[in-house]
Amino acid sequence: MADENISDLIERYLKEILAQNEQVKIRRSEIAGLFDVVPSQINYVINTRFTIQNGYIVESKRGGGGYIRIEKVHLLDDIDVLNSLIDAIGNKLSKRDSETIVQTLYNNELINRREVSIILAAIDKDAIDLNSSDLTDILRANIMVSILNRLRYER
Amino acid sequence: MADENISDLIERYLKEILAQNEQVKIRRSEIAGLFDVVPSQINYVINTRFTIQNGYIVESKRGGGGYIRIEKVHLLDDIDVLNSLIDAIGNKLSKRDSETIVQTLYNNELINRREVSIILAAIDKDAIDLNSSDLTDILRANIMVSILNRLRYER
DNA sequence: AATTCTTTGACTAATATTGACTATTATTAT
DNA sequence: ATAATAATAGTCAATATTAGTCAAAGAATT
Repeated sequence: MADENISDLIERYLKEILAQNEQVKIRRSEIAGLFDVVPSQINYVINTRFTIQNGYIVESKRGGGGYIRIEKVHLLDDIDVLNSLIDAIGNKLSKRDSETIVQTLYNNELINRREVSIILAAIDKDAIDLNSSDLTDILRANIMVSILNRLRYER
Repeated sequence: MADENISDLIERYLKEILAQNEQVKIRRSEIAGLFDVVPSQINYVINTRFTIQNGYIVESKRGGGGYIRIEKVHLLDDIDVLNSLIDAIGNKLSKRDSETIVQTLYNNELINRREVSIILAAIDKDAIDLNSSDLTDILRANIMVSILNRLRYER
């Protein structure tokens, strides 16, 4: 949805290829030249947008004939997806990573669009951000209001 | 009406665009420059006039190519139920009351059984209980794991 | 007078871009 | 074979580019 910066354009470019093929193999400097950015920006795009949580495996090789290969992996079954996501979360989870996870759940058809937004509402920053060391009830109230607000509109 | 302060003008400007399009995507500094105000006034306008209660969803992104996107969503007719529930909650909510609310939502066919359990997972005591004044990410991780665990079984 | 709403700006946070330096692999020269 | 060199990709920190927060000052309303 957001394609105003070059990193987003590169991401989209690569994902368009991946929509056709199971994998894409690039020469880093070539893509960098194509979009007129420094080569290391390709690493930035890959590190922020083609993570394992997103369902991508990245392999590379240096030296002559070097390459970066991005492969879209097919996750085995639902339980495996959930287990690996739970493992990946640990005890901290950034907003960005949480959105990636919800996207993965949706891509694997574990949740539908409506459930996506319910979940995003539950973990919305405004819902769970608390400076004061306040009580569980306050937090739960925030989350509940957030979810109720979600239910007020369609799609 | 002696209205028409600058915030009102900005509001009107954005709503005129939204009357034509489903959403509007702006660069904060651009709009600020257009109306000759400091950028943070755009946040003020959005926070006071484009709330979810009014039927607007706002998304943004920082960094190069950053933006603010305002989307108008269609509010459901059942809003009265939701509004009164939100009013009733206030800023605290006990476990018992939260369960009553979820039950009400289900009885009014605003959510289905699956969504009931997703929501209950999101506000589960074990998920949101924290003694230490810890950070948002820890909390979000707890909520997400709780939701994921719920999705592991069917019913 | 008091209260609420608006305006402003200093400070913070998130994300993107760049480039110097490093690491690895392949190729070429000895 | 071994060493030197070339050809790649990786890392990391500095810088740039946005938007967000918050509180104080000012203006409007009650």
